[in-house]
Amino acid sequence: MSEKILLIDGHSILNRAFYGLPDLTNSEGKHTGAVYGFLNIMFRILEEEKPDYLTVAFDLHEPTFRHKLYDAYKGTRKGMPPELVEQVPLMREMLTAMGIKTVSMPGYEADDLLGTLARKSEQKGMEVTILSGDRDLLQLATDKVMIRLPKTSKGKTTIENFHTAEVLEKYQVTPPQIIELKALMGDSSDNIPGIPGVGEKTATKIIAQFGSIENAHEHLEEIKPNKAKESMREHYDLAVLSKTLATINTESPLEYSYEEARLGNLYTQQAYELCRRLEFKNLLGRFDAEAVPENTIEQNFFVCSELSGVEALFEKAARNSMAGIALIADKNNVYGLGIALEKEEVYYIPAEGLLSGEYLCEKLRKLGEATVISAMDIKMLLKHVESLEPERVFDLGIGAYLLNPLKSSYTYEDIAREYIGGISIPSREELLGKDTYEKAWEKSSENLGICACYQAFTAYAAREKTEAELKETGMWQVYTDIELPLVFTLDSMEKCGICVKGEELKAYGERLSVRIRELEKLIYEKAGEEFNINSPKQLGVILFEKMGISGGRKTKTGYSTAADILEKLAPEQPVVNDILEYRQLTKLKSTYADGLGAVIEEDGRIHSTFNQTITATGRISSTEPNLQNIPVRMELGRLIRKVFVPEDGCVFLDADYSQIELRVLAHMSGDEKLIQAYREAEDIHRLTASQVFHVPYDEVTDLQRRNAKAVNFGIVYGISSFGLSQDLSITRKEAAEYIEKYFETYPSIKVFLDRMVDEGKEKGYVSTMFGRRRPIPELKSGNFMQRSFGERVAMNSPIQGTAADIIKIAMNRVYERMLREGLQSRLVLQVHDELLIETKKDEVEAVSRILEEEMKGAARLAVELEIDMHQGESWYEAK
DNA sequence: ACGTTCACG
DNA sequence: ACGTACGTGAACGTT
Repeated sequence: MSEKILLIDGHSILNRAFYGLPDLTNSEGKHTGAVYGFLNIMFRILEEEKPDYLTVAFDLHEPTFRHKLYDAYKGTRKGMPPELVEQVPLMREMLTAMGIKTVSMPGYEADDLLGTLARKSEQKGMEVTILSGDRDLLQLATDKVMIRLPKTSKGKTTIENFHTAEVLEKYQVTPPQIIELKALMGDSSDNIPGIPGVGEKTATKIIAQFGSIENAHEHLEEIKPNKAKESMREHYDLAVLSKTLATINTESPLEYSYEEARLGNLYTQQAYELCRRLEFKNLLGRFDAEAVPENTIEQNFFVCSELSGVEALFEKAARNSMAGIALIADKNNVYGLGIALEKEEVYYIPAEGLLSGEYLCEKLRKLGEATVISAMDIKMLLKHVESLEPERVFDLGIGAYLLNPLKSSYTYEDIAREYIGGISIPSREELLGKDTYEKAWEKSSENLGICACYQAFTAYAAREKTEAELKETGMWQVYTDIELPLVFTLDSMEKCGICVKGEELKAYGERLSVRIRELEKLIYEKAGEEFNINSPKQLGVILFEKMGISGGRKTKTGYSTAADILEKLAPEQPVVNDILEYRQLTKLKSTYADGLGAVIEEDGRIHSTFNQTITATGRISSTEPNLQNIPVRMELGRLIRKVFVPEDGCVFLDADYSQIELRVLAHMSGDEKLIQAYREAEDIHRLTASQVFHVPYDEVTDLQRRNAKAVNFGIVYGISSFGLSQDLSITRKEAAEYIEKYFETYPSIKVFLDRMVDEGKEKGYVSTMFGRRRPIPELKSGNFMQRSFGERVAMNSPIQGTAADIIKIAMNRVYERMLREGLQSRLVLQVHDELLIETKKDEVEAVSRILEEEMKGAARLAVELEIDMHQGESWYEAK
């Protein structure tokens, strides 16, 4: 069996990965997507081919001979975007760390080196594989040299393979004749001009007939299409030049040692470190345990499992000014406790025997009275430990979130790396795999204790820098005055939950089922067959192919069947209306009727989780279930709110801010006209319409008001004429005119939005009134789409974020004041601009006053904050 | 695991 | 020429 060598066209694959993948960055903002993509495809090929040798070839940056030739002829090469340029050294560093041979040479392109190595290896009797994104390399294919070209179609990467036979089949010419083809048809991606007027078809015909451009030129008169003949006559020099450009030099004087290229262990310590630094988390799993470096912190973890020792430990902890705490627990059970008293003094106490979970939590409660408890997630701690105080806790998760709200999760190992001088420690996933704490506990995994210790260590050691950075960035106030108190407010809401009438929910679901079955029958009849209506793929085929509705593709995977598309395409098709109704009802059934029913707990209530570290703008999110997207716009869906009821002796009080975002905009922009508008008018959209369209307030038509309202929304979202045109079903030109008129009416708003974008570009982030930041790396992107997105985000985030800050402040004040006044009413829900309070009947007046005062008084703006408040026997009634 | 759709602000 | 409104989460089908 002959040996195998894999040759990779470095820049070409990196380039492909860069454009094929979204612009990944690690938490420091370093661009890493191309490197990641490169590694993925490389690993895939390595697993398939299992070569003995591996080499990656790179171009050097100086112009090569072949390009000089062309540059002299015309123009220059296209530059790479800086996001890609900065990844080239990173890529080489990674390959070096993996012990992979890389080659490059002044005056030669990667192509030339690949060609040279391919020929040389073939002569040695090896099987050669070249991985590249460049079809130019097909000229190198033989029976022993396979060219592999990755292709992305429909979001999936497939690889096309070419030996001589496949080249012949696909291009009707031999691999060396690929050069001749290119000489005629050119290649814009390689800056090969070719000759004008000759494309793929003609070029193939000519080369198939004559074999080479020289021969074709000799038989000029025989060239078939007249156009090609004349072009050849006139531009033969271009063809010759193109041929030179397209020819890969297979005899470059490259010094090369096969031994250096022999494939060894890629999973080295250095590679591990680098993957960690770049945050290629799912590559880390590939590394063997030996490659995982020794821990860079001094290991001093102690297991403490005797009562006397634990008592002593807590006494010692109480004398400390701070303790790092990792309570290993889920919602219901406590499995153990990690405590860090010093960086080098970390303990683990498994919860068993006398040292029960309850015992440990009681100890923690006491400790919390004496010292500051620093932990990754204080709200989780509050589920098990009563009566901690904001003054004596530090929430690292929230600190890390404020410092960078863009991350999808806040794990202790990331926080350790960022806020404890770049150290790397094993993650929970590395220690426990995908096991939950409960599973690891059952397995009596020793790693559970280690995990607890690392987490406690992090909670202890990362506090200082996290706190310092919050202060440096001006976010300390946001942390102490808004987020930290909110932990307690949300904890109370979660514990309280909201009462849901399970029986009625079930009955509602059954009513839906009846109609759903009717609709199914109707749809199958009209379609002439049974199929899965919930499958966009099958539905697309039925509608657009079988029923012949015209309209185009939209998505990568097929036809779009989204409601707005269907409505536009075939409003008169009765089946379309059935499908839309079917969709609506199945959504209500599965997500709400069934979904909510499944999460009602024994107390008859739903205890959603309110997450404080998810959104980029500072809003809260709600999960398991999401209570922030319960239907309201359509009556049928809105009925679900009837099953959300107050407990006996209570009513619901619901208060929502009136257009808080627009009011925030009025304040932040200082636009006098908008501020004035709010001072005089009941109906801001009507007044906007009157000012924008220059008609008296009382003569504004419904259409004008609707348009003005859409523009008001659009402004808040970071307006674009396209978005507005979609929303209003008008042309972009009309939309642009509306926007222009709007900005003429409220000039300071335009100034403000422009300022946000400029500020975002200059600083890399934008801020709310209270100092909360949102980084916007997209603003620096070379990609128009991404950059435009960044611009809209820069306009929207300060507004949405400030509104989020305000309602958080209001929530805290409402919560604290109800406690302080000894009321028994409870805050149960927040839906971005709305608070729902389960109010004791004799406290209605007091709570109304509190809501009114605290919500309106949460911030002093240039316009009043107004609220709408209602009372009811269900959420439906109270809204 | 990912994309599509759709519910909310 | 590109192909978008901002921010979420859940269910489902497809890979």
